[in-house]
Amino acid sequence: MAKNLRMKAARAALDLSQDELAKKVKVTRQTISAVENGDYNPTINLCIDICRALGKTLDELFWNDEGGNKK
Amino acid sequence: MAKNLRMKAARAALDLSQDELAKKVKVTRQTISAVENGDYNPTINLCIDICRALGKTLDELFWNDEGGNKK
DNA sequence: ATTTTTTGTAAAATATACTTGACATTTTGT
DNA sequence: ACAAAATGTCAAGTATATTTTACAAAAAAT
Repeated sequence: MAKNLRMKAARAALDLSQDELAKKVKVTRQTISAVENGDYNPTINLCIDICRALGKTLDELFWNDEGGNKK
Repeated sequence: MAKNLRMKAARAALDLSQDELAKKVKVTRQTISAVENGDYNPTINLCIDICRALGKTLDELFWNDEGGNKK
């Protein structure tokens, strides 16, 4: 799976560590790491919580126009 | 949880049954039903597949500005 | 250079998304 | 009114998202 660089960038822009973001979103640091590294397929509610914490929208962080999205 | 009326509407606009959409997205009819009725918290990849099948984006079908989003 | 913080990753356990099969109710077509 | 198609829902099973604990490597700070 592909890394989520937009998310990593948005987090960096707010100067948050993975751990700080994890706490805001009430999830584990490992989960944040896994999402950023594209190691899996998070729940939409988690994505929404991450977006809110980072001041972005779903399209901005999780949508890509280009085809892709293999199983 | 809240029903996803936007999704229901988008599906209706294409004149697709839950079952037809389910097949396009390679998921069960029950799963589509559950998502529309807000009975749970789908995976983002499923949301993306649904969006693609319905010609909409994540923000259009799954994002709401207003607060909300209880656990 | 050496602490301290941040990040990657892994194995085992738990929670929950999703499936399968089945039946009841609602809606649509005739 | 009747039949057919579409939808709601439930229980039991399987797959996988997320947690917990833990350790090693990379980056930042002093």
